[in-house]
Amino acid sequence: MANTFKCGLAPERWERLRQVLRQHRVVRVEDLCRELRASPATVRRDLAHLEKLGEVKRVHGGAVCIDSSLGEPVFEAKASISTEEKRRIARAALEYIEPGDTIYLDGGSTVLELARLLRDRTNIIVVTNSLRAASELAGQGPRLILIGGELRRISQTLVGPLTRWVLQELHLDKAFMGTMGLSLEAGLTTTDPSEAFTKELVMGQVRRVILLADSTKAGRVSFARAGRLENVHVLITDKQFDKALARQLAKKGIEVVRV
Amino acid sequence: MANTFKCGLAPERWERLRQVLRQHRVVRVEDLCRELRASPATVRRDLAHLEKLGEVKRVHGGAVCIDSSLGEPVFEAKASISTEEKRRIARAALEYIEPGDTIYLDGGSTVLELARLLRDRTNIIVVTNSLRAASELAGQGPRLILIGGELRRISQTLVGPLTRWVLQELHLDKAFMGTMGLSLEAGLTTTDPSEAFTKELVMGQVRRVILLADSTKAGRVSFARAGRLENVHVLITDKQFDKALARQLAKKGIEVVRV
DNA sequence: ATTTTTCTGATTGACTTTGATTGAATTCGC
DNA sequence: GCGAATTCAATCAAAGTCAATCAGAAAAAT
Repeated sequence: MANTFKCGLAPERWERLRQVLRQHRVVRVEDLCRELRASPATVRRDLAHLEKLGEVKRVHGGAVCIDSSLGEPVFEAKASISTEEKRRIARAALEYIEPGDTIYLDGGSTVLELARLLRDRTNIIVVTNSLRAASELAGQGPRLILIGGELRRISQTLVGPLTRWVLQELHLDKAFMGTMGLSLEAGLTTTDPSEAFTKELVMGQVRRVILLADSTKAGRVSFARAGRLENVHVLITDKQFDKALARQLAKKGIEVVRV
Repeated sequence: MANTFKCGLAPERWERLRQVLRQHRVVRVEDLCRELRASPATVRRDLAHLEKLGEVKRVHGGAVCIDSSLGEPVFEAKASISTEEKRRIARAALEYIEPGDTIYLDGGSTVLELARLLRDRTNIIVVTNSLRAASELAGQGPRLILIGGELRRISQTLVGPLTRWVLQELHLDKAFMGTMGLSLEAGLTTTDPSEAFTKELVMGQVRRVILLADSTKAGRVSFARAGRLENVHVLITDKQFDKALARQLAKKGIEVVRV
């Protein structure tokens, strides 16, 4: 039985079902019957269909919204596989944080790992543009400041010209930055210009830049320039990081840590 | 609408259980029965289920929270019970949003309901200081701008002097505000001064202030002044709102909508 | 217009969940 | 350590919910 949809009223009902579901998160069949003016059998069929599409999870008595299409931080956190490398890098970065520091956390999965390790550290101030990092520290943790800005959905970070205004008010001790590409010629690069704009802003404002980048970033060049190597003080990476590149970076005065 | 007090869906109950657990850290079965309106047998079954998921540790008489799975704010947002009143108020507020608007969403549960209804509205720009509202719109939705600031954990909002800098760069058409107290003498009041500071900042910056407040706020006075009644243009509330107060507010030029 | 196909809603028996009961296990007071 | 009180797990009946099937209605195709 192939999926040949004859468009009757069904798609319209699905859309309304989606709407109800988005709003309530969990719905019971009984309520949907009233809401959609359909029989329980039809509602169940619709739910079964949406479940096959991966949009809902059916449970006894109704269904719950699958947040995958919503892209909530929870889902992202689940999806982002925290590799052992990234976690090791993050743990090494912890060593650079001292009591009383005001630190900046950039977007990116490696830095996110670092954020997770900061939940007990109440003697520092964390500044970030990453909604995911903020989520990690939203329940408990150090003082947390978000710089304002427009949400870039794909990275869940706040970017753009607005970020400038809060940043200029703050004095940052250390910034833990991520990057998409790291090369001798192009320096730090990332995919999005407004993301790059904010990164450069931060790096111009902070006393010490600590770059967290796993070995896959070595030699890569992405679209937009996000900073110069001259601004980087420490690079924390893993053992697989290209050795020649590491030596040249060290020669440029960057402290390279491989864990 | 004669909402049947039938037993909720299992996942719903789990979510509330998680919430209680997060708040109290340890819970007794007896208390959960009252809180979840379920029998001891069901509560035990639920606890056994959550234990299998590794979220709680069962002990004699109840259960304790496993810390590692703690502190995800998304759960709180999800768990916040949205009463029918609040949802109705939010739905009424939708009428005030026009294509092209730049609107501000304040913190508070009623406004959060409104945020949930805005996921399809891509023809507006949403500005907010509420991390929960941002979470609702993080996956999909209109352009989203967070004003910067320091996180106030209890309300999950960004507050304080830093909020000023992004706000002054923005031109807002309508602000949907929440409040803790609303009275003729004290105007709008809230519990936290820095929260109040940000609220006043917003209300001074926006063309039209639309207050969403259920009837429990009527006549209440909280700690810090968060705005004058003169700045409020529309009040959307429920049918139970004190009638005398409503009339006096109307006399002051406020459009009072009761849904 | 008729046939074919798809969709809907009702019926039925099977399954799941819930709450009460009862005997076993655990904790607390002495 | 022993007994009383509480709490737990297992079982069962009742209620609710589900999937399968079938007949009729609506739409599409001929």
